[in-house]
Amino acid sequence: MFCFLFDLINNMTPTIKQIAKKANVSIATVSRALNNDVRVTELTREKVLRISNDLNYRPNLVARNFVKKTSYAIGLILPDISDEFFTDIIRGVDEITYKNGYYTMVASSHKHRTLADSIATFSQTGLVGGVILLMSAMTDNLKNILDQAKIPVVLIGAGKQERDFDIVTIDNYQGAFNATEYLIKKKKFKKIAHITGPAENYDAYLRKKGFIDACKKNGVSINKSFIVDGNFTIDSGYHGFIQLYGLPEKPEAIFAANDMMALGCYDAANYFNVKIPDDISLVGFDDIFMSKYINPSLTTVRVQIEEVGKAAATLLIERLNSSNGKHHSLIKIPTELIIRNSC
Amino acid sequence: MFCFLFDLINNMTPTIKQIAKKANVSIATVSRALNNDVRVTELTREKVLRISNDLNYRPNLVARNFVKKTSYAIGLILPDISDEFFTDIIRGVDEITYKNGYYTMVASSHKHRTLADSIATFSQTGLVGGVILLMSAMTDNLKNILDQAKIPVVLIGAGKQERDFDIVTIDNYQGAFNATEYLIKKKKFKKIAHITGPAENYDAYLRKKGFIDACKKNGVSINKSFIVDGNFTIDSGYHGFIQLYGLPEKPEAIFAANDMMALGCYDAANYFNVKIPDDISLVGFDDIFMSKYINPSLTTVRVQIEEVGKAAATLLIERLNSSNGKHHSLIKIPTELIIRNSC
DNA sequence: AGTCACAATGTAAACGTTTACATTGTGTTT
DNA sequence: AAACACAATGTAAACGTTTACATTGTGACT
Repeated sequence: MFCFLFDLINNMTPTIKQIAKKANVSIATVSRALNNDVRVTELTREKVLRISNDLNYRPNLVARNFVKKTSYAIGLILPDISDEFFTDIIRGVDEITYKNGYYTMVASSHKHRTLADSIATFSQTGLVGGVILLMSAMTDNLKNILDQAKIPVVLIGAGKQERDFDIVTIDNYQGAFNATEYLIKKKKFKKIAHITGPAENYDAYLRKKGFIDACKKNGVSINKSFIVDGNFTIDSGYHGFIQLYGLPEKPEAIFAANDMMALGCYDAANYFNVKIPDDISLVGFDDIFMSKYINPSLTTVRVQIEEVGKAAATLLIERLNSSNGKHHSLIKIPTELIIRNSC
Repeated sequence: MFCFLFDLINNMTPTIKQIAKKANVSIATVSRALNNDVRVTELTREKVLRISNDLNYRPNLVARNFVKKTSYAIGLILPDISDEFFTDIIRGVDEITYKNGYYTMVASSHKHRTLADSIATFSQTGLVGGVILLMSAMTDNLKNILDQAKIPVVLIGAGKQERDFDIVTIDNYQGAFNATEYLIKKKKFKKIAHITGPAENYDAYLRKKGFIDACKKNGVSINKSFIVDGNFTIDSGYHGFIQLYGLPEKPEAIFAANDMMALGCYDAANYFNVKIPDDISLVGFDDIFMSKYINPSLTTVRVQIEEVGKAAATLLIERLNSSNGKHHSLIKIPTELIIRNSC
């Protein structure tokens, strides 16, 4: 009779116990009804569902996780650098986790928290069931840390692509290969230069390899002086351009290992009054935000970075759902050549 | 005697119960020792700590949250657009939450998850104690949703700055005011134009207001035709520039309400062979990544966007720790004029 | 010596859910 | 009609921690 009054007074969030009382069944039945257990008649299920709806019931996930000993959350560890693409990765990860009823917990590494820290807490507190780690480089130290993790880990990034881990990466090799073939086959260039990324960077290594292989395959000889070292910064692109354009035999096109260095090339070209694409063509890699807007807009290799996040999350959740030790995966997300006006 | 054997066999993560057994004390004492409760002698505390260290014990946070009924996590809800600054906000939030022993859970809004959805789950499942919401605009709908939230919410973004919510925002007004005064006082310009943001955008409104007030205060008359409407896109900056430069009396300087529109101005200036800063000066707002690299580099208003995240997290955690209903805060993060070469 | 105050520790309940096991009831098989 | 199978539901334990309350022990005061 005075139930409604009780409801008004007691505004605490409803539990299955309350539902059970209202429905005149045990909490076990309520739990089963809510979890679509077959061992409950359609009649009681309906009753329970109706009441739980009326009460606007939501299961206490903390309690559920506690008893089930699996937290329906995954950890996403970001490195301590900033990057335009992180948001997209987060978005991709979150979309998949959400679809699967999981939650995403982020942890940035920063001056107060080391990577080891993040992994350790995530791995042992029960807060998350698995971890996605955006890594800048695979070091021995990192390897040690990962070996001690008690929960599945999926890595995003190149690293040396060892078979000991689940890794999702962009297809650096194919992207570079395609871009180079585009310059050779579509644009008929024979003299193509490459500004590389940092020597120790595996993304950079693969892009260089893709470039070289595409040249070889298509019978384009690679002038040694046409490969100059960069380090992914605007500045190194600037100087790379100058170095290349100062050669007695100038290249017809430059493939920069990333867009930032391509932007550096724009600056240098501008400074020396070299016209892009009339005097020299330019291709980048990454399709950063600016590439579309710079003048002339930059032909580059786009990475569907959100897909990287999605793939990593999908892989991790697979691991969590079937804890069998299937050998590790290496997923390469395909790239796409975005043709604009710099060639 | 054979403890070590037992340890080897039983590799499950240690609990206080195991520590208690080893230390020959009750679990209550262990709990107290670990939580720095004064009611435990230094001797036992040391013993417990040593053992828990030996066992590499980490408290099961799910269990702790469960019993304490406060999840030491906060939710961070991102809108469905992408933005260069999100990563910094996440980083700022995470740094503060980490320092305070909290965790950060992200949820992007996207096609599968509405904002209402995110708030509802976060607010009722016990997963998080509070929410930080990055909002693009304050709508009636949003207001309704927020009213129903049962946990503290801190908003990031301008919106109309109503007193019903805790809001952290950048100081649009002061930033625009300072930039304009810089043009007037330091650069001695008398003819200054402004390209505005979208009419319905409150950030844009405040920037315009700051511009106008700075002009008024310093006796600079505002030619009506010097204020042209933009919408924060490169394109609208491009056209804004053309419109302004087509005037019989050209402005000496343009204050664009954001950097993207300033970039549009660069393009237009380039196209019409107008030299920046010789022929016309330019100031932007935001200090996006590119502004430093464009040529000439752009003088602009920098927002310490990480501070926004930090302030929001700090405010939220304050709310969580002292649940008194102190009236709401409006925190404005100061901006900084970055003087480069476009003036 | 008896009482008291208080410090250190122990006991056990509580949190909300899931789930193994127990119980009841119903219809079917012999 | 007795035995059985099985479906529906109930009972209670379990998860790991915190914490109110109970107990014990110790030294200081009367």
